[in-house]
Amino acid sequence: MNGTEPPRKRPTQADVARLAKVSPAVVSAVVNGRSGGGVRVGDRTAARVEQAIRQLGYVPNVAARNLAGGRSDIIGVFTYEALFPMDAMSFYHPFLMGVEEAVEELDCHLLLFTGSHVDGRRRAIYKNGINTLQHADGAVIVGQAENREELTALLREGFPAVFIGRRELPGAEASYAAADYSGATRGLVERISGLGHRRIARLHGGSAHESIVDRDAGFAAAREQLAGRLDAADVFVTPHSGAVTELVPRLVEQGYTCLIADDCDRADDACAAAEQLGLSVPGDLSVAALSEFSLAPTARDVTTVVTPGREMGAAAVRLLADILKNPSDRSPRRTVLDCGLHDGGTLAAPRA
Amino acid sequence: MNGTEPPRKRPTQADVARLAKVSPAVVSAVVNGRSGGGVRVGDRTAARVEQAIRQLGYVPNVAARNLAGGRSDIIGVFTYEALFPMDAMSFYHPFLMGVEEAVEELDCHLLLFTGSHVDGRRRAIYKNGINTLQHADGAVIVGQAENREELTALLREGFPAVFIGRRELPGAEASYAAADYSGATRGLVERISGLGHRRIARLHGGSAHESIVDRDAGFAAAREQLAGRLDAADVFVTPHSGAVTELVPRLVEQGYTCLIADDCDRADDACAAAEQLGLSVPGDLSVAALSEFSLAPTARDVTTVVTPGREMGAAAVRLLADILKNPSDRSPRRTVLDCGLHDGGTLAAPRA
DNA sequence: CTCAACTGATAATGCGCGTAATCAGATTGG
DNA sequence: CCAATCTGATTACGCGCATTATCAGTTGAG
Repeated sequence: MNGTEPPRKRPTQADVARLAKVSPAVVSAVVNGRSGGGVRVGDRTAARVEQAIRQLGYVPNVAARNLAGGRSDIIGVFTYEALFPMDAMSFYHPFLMGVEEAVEELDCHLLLFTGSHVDGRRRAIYKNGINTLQHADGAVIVGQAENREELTALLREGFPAVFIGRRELPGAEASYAAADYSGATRGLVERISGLGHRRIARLHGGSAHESIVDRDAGFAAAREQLAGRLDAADVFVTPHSGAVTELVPRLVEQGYTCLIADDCDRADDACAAAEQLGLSVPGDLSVAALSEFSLAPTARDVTTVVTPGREMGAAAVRLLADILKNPSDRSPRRTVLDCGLHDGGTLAAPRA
Repeated sequence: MNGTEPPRKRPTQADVARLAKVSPAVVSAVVNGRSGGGVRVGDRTAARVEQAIRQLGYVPNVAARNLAGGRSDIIGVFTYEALFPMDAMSFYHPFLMGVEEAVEELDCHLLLFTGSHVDGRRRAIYKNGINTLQHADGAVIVGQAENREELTALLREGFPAVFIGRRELPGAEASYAAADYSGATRGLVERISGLGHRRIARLHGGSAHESIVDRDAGFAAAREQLAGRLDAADVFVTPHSGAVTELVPRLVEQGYTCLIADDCDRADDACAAAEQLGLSVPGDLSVAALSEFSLAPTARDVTTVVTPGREMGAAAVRLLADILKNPSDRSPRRTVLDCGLHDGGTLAAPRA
């Protein structure tokens, strides 16, 4: 209770051993359920040791344990951006939910790599040469912005890592828990076609991220498959909100009756542009989105593909667990999950 | 690239030393900026070592480092409940934002103790005798539900911990970053009195948590201070939503013109009850809350005291950093932050 | 020419723990 | 009565690194 005691060193196994008049090995055995190693302990001595442990307030040192044993029971989550700011949160939250859930089931702790920036605000996995992810037994990696070289290096190093979302890295096979964006896109187009639309336009954000490439593939597949029942299924690149606003009138003029946007922000923009023209959504023009994400809360309840974020997070952790349990199998682990569809009010049959 | 190589052991300092034809100590020095310890390294050898490091892909082992050095640059966050589920999130999010922010500034990582449940779902700090928080250099503790005995034990052990929110633990002086609920409550009552209200009722949730006790104190202080300008300032215990609904008509009948609830949920209930009676809020009855938290999204925009969550989180981490930097000073660190006030639409002057 | 001071490196040790190898004594069976 | 077995415990060692003490060689001052 004195304000300035010497920073009291924590008691060690040896201290306990001394007090209990046994060897350190016995203490170790008692602490670890005295059954595993080659050391056996009688009930009487075990009791004495436990007494000593209580008396000294002994608590094993985790670092030492890791060093000797091998694993830390910590699973990491790495992101290149901060996790909790409001805008990022809406994106990361579903994943985190799943991750926490699965990590908890594994009885592991969850480490967020917030201390990994090199210069300025940019986060990095390798910090002056050392792999900071190592604090954990393995890591789940989420996010859009990335340093692909670093990620490749990480995989080559053999560090147990699983991505949330598909990743293709040169010269390394990544493990991941992904969403079937391709299938979802195809499904959405089929549904739109089924409603009677014959001229569909896709408003493409211009990204070449795997998640977008998958959607591209799904769109292309649908177009091919529905060739006879579609008059047009075209892709227009709209890098920013303004481009959408400009493009919509032209598309309407050209007879497109349904617009598919990459995300809800863009879809919202499209709706706004349509209403600007005096058109009603979905009466005169249908709009749908391929992803529910949006930075700003969108004004409309857009019909959109929904990413199974929670499931992806949980799946990623489970894949990681498998890697950790079976490290000799170096093959990539992959899970692909179905997307959902949120029925908003922006998609309907075209006007007769 | 073969699918089943032997789980390739990671190269160690010794491996590097061998390859570079130097002693392990030199490698250590090079890795750690070769300036600190008593070991000096020439430029030529340093280059050779770095070359070897690259060639082997050497990466220092964190556990060993911790063991030898002392700290892990990990700061923990402990909560008794899961962090990311939707309902919990609205409560924890502001704190986490602040924590992440401050931890990032310290260049530390953030560990969430998800693997700390003993039996069933309940989380615990001590897991069969061992303090799981140890993985971190210190920990920030947040949340309502708690095991006070455990927390006391933690402090007695001398583990560096800082609470978010005031805590009084028997036989131990806790460090914390708290909000000035007392002052905020007094301020709110003053304001209400200033608007002309003379009969004020407080709907008390019945909790004896420090955060509530503080509000009690503030309320009592205001009552005393405003004795001459108040006809009544009474406290009514309403443990659940139903109790509020039942109580409100009686209070109205007794001439209370302003109700202060512990949180927004209860405030919302009170508004509903008033409207049920045909009264308008705030026309006929004013309502205010002492905390912005609510489990369900509340229907009304309630005037409420706002907890400085982000600031509390950041402050807690900074206090922890101070403890870690200055471990010989065992005195508790405390910060108390001012609350804000959200001007909703439920508070106005009483009818003339 | 000698002793001090400095540079660049090595050897040795300890951090706290897990565990394999080992050992002393008690029991048992033949 | 002795070898075989089992129980309960000890010793010794290694995990990978940081650090302290130490040492050989070089330089410089007096």
